Amino acid sequence: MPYRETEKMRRRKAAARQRILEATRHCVAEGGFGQATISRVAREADVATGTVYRHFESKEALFAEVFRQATQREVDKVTEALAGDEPAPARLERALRRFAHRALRGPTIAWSLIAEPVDPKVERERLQYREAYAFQFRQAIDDGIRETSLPPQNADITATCLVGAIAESLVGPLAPAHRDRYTGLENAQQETLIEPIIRFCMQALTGRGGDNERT
Amino acid sequence: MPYRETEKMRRRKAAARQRILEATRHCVAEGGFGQATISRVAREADVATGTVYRHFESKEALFAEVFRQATQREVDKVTEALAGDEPAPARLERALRRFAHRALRGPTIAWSLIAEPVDPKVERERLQYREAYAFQFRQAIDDGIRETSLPPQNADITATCLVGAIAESLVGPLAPAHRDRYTGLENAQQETLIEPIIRFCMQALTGRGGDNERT
DNA sequence: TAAAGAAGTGAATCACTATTCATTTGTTGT
DNA sequence: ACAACAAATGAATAGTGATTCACTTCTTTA
Repeated sequence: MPYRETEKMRRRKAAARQRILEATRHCVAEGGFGQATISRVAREADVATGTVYRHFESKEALFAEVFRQATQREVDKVTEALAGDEPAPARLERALRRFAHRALRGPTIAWSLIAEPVDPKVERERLQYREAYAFQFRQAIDDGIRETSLPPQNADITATCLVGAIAESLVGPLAPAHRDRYTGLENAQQETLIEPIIRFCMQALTGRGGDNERT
Repeated sequence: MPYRETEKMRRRKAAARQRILEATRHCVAEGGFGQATISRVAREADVATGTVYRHFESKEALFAEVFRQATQREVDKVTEALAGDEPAPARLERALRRFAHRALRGPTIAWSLIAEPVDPKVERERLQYREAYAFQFRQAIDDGIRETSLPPQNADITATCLVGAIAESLVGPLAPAHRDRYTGLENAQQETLIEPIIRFCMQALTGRGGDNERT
């Protein structure tokens, strides 16, 4: 019985897998999925290209996993922002703001997650996660309708539209060409962008403006 | 003076170029840009692959041209729907409806124009055209603000959000996996989708529901 | 320390298409 | 009909990067 998988090996493998994921994340954060090649990832993770394939079925599978993890983190933030027992509109506004702020803080990765052209397998993840966002919003909207802090509406569609509105309004600023304009910590610059977006969303939701309602 | 380009030849070349564009359009309408290869296009246009390169710099250039033409047609429809001297909200609602209806009528091509992953050169066209839509909407919104049929707002951002909202809410239904569900001429099915989208958009714009306001 | 087997390696291979270019075919004006 | 040139052809080439696999190295147990 000369060899059997031992705890030590299991840990080592897990560590390698982790390092590969890490390296991929890093490559993507650097230059998007487009710049992340297997050989670059392998180099970064300090393993041979072949090793990557010991841990992941294919490039697409690896990328999909990274996409999934990165997006899940964002979805969690939104979920977090939606929690609480304030009225639904306040919670929704907070979530939308958080989404936008986080995107502008990490524009390269945000762009990869929201809008970068990617392989079909990864694109499928994207669609699923867009649904995940919408699902979170939908629940809050349903809450709001139930508690009458929001008017009756098709929560499903409203949620999808919210996702579209906020994503689209960030695509421009996050695009490689424009990104720098908002990347500087010029907070005021960011607010000028974010406020009207929030206003749009809140008005669509409630029929009123957001926080800073005017007349 | 044994050869000089003659009218006949000029026409013949133009015709070939046209046939190639036509064939590309057809391939794209069939299976999206992803399925459209030069050799397939050439076969369809009944020319040799090399001939394609007599008429277009590169595959991307050809695809960008096709994208441009197809999208321009859609933008024109929106422009058309936005024309007239009714109040801005009515014009905007008509334009949004037309956009959605046309997309559902030709779901494959609509999906290619709105959401299919494409080469960077083509993606650049897409961004530009999204801006073109937003620009059309923006003008109408500005009209509305001026004539007080719309409340004051950042027309630029509102327009972008509208584009995002309507695009996103169509991406799901247009995706290859779902497409068939709305493709059948089940008009009622389509309306169930479109009405809430319009409602969302109009409420964001005006603070009120659209045509079919309730209570 | 040896044998059995797993994990790691990375150069070679494969797959896929866009693109090229030597050759063929077509056109024009004398 | 011919010279001069353009256009069309499509098999061959080229570039890219994912994937494989024969081989090496490491782990485990006896």
